[in-house]
Amino acid sequence: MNRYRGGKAERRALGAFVALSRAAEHAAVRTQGEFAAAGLTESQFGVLEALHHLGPLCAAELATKVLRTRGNLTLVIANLEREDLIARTARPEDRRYRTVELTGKGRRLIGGVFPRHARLVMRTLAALNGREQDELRRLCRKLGKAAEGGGI
Amino acid sequence: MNRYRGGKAERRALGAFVALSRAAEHAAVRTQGEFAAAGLTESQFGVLEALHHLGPLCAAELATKVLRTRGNLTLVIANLEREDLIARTARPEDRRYRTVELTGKGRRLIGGVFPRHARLVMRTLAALNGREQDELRRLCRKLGKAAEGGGI
DNA sequence: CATTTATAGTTTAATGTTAAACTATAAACC
DNA sequence: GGTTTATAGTTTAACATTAAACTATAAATG
Repeated sequence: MNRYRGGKAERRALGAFVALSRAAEHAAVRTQGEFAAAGLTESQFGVLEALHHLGPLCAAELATKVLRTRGNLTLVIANLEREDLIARTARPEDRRYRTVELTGKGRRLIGGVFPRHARLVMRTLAALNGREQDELRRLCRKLGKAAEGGGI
Repeated sequence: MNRYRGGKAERRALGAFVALSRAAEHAAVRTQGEFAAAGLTESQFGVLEALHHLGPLCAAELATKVLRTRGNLTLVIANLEREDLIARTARPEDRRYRTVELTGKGRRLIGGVFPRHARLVMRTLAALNGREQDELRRLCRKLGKAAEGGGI
């Protein structure tokens, strides 16, 4: 109804921003079913995937990887530990840190779920051809890097 | 560590998917500060923005617009109503519906916040030139439409 | 008209999420 | 060495989010 009319550059940027947000949301909703079938939430999958691909990490490192706060990771990690999917061990050389790593059960679970996730992502991205996928990745990386840096 | 190695198409799709997700997250985190300064959460902003641009809607329509469940909208709308930013009115012709619309206070708030949001989005997207922004929008729309449709 | 089916909205339980305040530990600095 | 500063992790309050069960109303169907 009351539509705000900025300049051309603003409308262009808003169009790209909205499309980006919605595409990411749609893709996330689509992959959520896979996690749920394995009894995992999206956050839990993110943590297990990071540990699977990068090896043991501390909570603060995990927070950076999955773009969440440390306080949030405290809860997600606790829930994963309750399910015996990860284990925490204190580092003797610096007692502030607690190393988080996959248990055997966690390794087996993520090892089974991730390939299915990868195939679903492939099917979802199949709406774009190879060149388009590469271009999407390039644009998103450029944008992500700039937004990450931050300053205005 | 244990890295799953799918085919070339899978790695390509995963690269695009991860970049897309992270770019959207980064952009969302960046715009969150604007909402917080106005005392709004991201969800609340989304609802106010939809009403601002589309006029009165019912909760189910809002749920579709912001890609959330109806149950979620019940809470977000209740919180906005408590702040006197929106009002709900029952439709006499079909008593299942409750029309949600902006109050004067809500209209003034979103009318002030949205232009600032638009400018911040423009500055964020400035990492890409105009042609790249249009291409990003095109790719995301194509992908979003396909993911929305759903099949497989 | 009675039953079935569909849709709008609410509620509940479990998990996620943040900001902010907090504890604990380590490093830097005087 | 004692103080300051920085970092890892936890806790709390408030809000978000979903799935699933639920109520209420309307439409379809026999």
